[in-house]
Amino acid sequence: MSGIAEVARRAGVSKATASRALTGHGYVAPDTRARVEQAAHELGYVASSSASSLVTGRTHTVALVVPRVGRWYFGEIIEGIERSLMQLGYDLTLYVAEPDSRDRDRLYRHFLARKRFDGVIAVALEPDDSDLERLVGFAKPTVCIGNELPGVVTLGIDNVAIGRMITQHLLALGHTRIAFLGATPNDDPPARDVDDRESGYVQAMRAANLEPTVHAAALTITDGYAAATPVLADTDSRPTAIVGACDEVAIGAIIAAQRLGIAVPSQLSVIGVDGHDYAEMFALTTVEQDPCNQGERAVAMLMSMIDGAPVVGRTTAPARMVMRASTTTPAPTPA
Amino acid sequence: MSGIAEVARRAGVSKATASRALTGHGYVAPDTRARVEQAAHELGYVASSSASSLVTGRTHTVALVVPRVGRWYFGEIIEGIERSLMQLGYDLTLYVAEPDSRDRDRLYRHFLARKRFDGVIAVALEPDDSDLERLVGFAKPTVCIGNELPGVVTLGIDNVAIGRMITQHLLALGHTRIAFLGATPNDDPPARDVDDRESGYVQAMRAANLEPTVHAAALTITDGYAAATPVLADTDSRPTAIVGACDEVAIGAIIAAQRLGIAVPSQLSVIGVDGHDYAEMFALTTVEQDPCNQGERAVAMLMSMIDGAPVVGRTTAPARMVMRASTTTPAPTPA
DNA sequence: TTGTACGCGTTATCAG
DNA sequence: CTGATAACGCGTACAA
Repeated sequence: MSGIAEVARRAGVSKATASRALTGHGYVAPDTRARVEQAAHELGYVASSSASSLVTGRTHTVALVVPRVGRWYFGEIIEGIERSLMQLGYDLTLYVAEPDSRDRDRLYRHFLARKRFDGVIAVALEPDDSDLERLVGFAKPTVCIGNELPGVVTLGIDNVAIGRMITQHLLALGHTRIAFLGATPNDDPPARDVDDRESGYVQAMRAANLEPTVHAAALTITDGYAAATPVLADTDSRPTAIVGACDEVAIGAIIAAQRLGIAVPSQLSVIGVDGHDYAEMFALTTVEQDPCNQGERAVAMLMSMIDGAPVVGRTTAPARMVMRASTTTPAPTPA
Repeated sequence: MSGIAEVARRAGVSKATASRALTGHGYVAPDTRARVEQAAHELGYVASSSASSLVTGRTHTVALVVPRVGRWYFGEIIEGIERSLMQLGYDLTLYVAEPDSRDRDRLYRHFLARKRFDGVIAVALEPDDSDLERLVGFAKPTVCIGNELPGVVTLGIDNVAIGRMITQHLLALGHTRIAFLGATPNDDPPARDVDDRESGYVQAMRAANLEPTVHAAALTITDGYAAATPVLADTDSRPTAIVGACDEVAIGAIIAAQRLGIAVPSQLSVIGVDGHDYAEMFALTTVEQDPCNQGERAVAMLMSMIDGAPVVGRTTAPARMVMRASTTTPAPTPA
């Protein structure tokens, strides 16, 4: 049951040698090592990580902080991170807490303060969170995925540029009545990435001398649907194109249009952001990112930092526009 | 920086007293305790969990094994579990691995073998997995969510009964050409819960002297859509009703029907299982379960077990049918 | 009610 | 290349 001592005895060596043989640190004669490994195997020996952590200070664990797990984007990130960590022999401890929530406070004060990890990956952390100071206060390697943060290693797409790009795409097609769907509702937690996309949209509209129109919606298909319905039902002022804050919202808008008998794209163009699993099924033109890969890269960066390499600044993750059938030129206005 | 020793010194007591004061174990004079807590607070002291785990044998961590995180069902379970654990001060370490995958083997051999947890919750574990023996071999409290497993505490809905129930609902409406959509594809990992629903469907069909018709599909909207399309496109043998293995598949079928110009429910009834977030939007008749709550209950059960209470057998989680507009009587057959 | 002293299982140091 | 031995930081009998 217990211990490296038994392994050592069985292999006829000291604990020290057994430890070296099993961890790979320090010189051990090849056949000694074989004997130790054999003994360990026979006994089904597994090192106590509490004990080894106590002395090495390493936990072989990465903490991941996400606001939610249900959304496609977060799910992909989690899977990417977990896959990479598993390969490296690291554990993943998952913390789910919305920004500004009561859980969030407890998370920092209690859970993260225990420092049961060698590094942290935080997704969609909000910059105005006082959390940020606390996070750096832990003095542990940290990587953020999502929005840019001052003084923290960050990885994510350029949301402002993308918001601008997709709006310009619609403008280039000839649309002038373009609405943005999916601004953060007042009582929802802040979401910087979406705000940035909205900024890009506003910039592009202003640059074209058009008035931006923004509608709030939480980032789900159902909320996109619910928010789009009244907007599209108003026959007089109905937009000819919709910029979705993300694919879920855009898909919600497409479904709403279908229900209202509005043809997509002939009567309504819709564009999204993300590259959601469902985008192709709805023929949604979108800007694809690869959150799963971002998770993997975040792990790689974090590992470098854990190994002492200096990693700084922001890395912009790739994103590319994928044209599908949900966007086209606006229908000619009846005179 | 380091240690309870410093706290003790600052409070003018011994390490032992400081420990007792902070953990709450053993007698400590009220004002002594206050002094210690004050000192700990001033120093920002947080106990090293490696050290305390080493001596107590408790990690205050629960391991969670899921096949995937992307599906609604798993996401809800994860959130429910995490919420409960957070309240209890427990960490959640997440392992994502499909049954029968290479990761799965590594998971058991390496990760779970380290026993860095006080208990395990496994979701949709497959009974034929040799994993099962290994799991019980760890001799740690274990709770499974999903399908029943011999000798393991399990929590989940009665999938066979539900499969039967929803099929009977369609039969009672007068349908005779009822297809099951969402059987596990050959090259997919096994999924007992879905197989059980299929069994219930088959039982109900046989009992009504009807021939069951089963189509494979992975449990996503897109796959449900892809699998439903050819089935519905075949005008001659098209079913009048579809039993979805889960709501995602059912919704995929509804979307496929829309695309093909088949009206739901007048020309096609569709029923699902789960109570997915999107069910209401698609007016889907379904049997709701509450995986989030199951996660919470699983944690409660696990905590009892960790505290030494004997918990055994299977608990059937509640599920109830919700009638919506996707099911109705079949259209009269043209003569 | 408090303090002393030991042990948890490893790894790291330092002789040999 | 190997073996003794000292930490690592904490909890807890046991004695006071």
